[in-house]
Amino acid sequence: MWEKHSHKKCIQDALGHAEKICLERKCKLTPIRKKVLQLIWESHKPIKAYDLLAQLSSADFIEKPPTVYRALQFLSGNQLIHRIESQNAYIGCNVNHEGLDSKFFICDECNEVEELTEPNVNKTLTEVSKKLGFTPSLVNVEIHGTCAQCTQQ
Amino acid sequence: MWEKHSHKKCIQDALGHAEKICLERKCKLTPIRKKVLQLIWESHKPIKAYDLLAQLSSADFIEKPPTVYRALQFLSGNQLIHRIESQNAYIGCNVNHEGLDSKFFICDECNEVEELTEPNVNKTLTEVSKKLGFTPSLVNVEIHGTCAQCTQQ
DNA sequence: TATATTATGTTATAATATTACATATTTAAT
DNA sequence: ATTAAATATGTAATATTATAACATAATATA
Repeated sequence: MWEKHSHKKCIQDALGHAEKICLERKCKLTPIRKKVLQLIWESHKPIKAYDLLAQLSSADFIEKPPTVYRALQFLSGNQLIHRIESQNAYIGCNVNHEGLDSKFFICDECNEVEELTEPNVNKTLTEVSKKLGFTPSLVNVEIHGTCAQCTQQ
Repeated sequence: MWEKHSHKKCIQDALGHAEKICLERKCKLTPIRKKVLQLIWESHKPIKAYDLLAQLSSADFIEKPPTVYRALQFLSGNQLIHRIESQNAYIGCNVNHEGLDSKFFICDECNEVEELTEPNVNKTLTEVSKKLGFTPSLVNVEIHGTCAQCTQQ
């Protein structure tokens, strides 16, 4: 996977995309925010706030919790990352979100996470919501299991 | 809602159901576990571990974190409660689970949570999983928004 | 330039959860 | 019934995750 995937390019793309988004939205991808986003993408798996903190501190940034949590808040507010709730961890987002819904396939063997857009799930959930008279503002789907790679092994 | 709903009965039903399940599964609903389950149902909304702790301690039980977390582990392991991941909180389960999937509609106004079984969502997610070669072991869906009641107001 | 807004620095502490080990209780085997 | 094994609970300590509160700095706007 690593040959095909070109992880360096993937990080660069993500950072570039983030710059573009922030320009559009007139918000600022400051050095700290950018560094945090970069570290998250370098991890390529869900990474914890305090691990980010440790990596920041060994990279000449100030290493206090609020620093990281503020960056995480900014980034997730702009859907540049997501919080994997079942892991208290954060992962980069490479999906073009139409709504505020996220769906993750989380492999409990290798810890890789794949984010998906799946219109049918949205459609069904929207229908159910309507039936309930419920107005959704945010949908989070976390599916744990074993990925294709790990199943074969 | 409270007149129609008969909350006392709802708690009793839940505890009775738990007793039955534990008999079937040959596991034990010990006094602590039962008390924790009862407190969770009395809350009727997601309740936090340390709030349970506080309530236990004012009810002649030993009030140390492991006590509560062990009970929570037992109860959620038997799907008698669920953890609402986005809130670090726990809620009673009144759904007859066929699989290991849960779906919650969480009202951010009144904090009521409704758990649903919705075969179509499962079906779609199963299809997507198959396409990915992913073998799911656990599915958690958390939908935040505003419930019917709160929308009207 | 003055003012308001946004972002960061810093200390302290709150909230959530687990480890590790001791003791007690229950179950199963002899 | 007695011992051994398995399960459940008691307890202290600590790890992990996150926020509050207030000061300062940088940036945008009037």
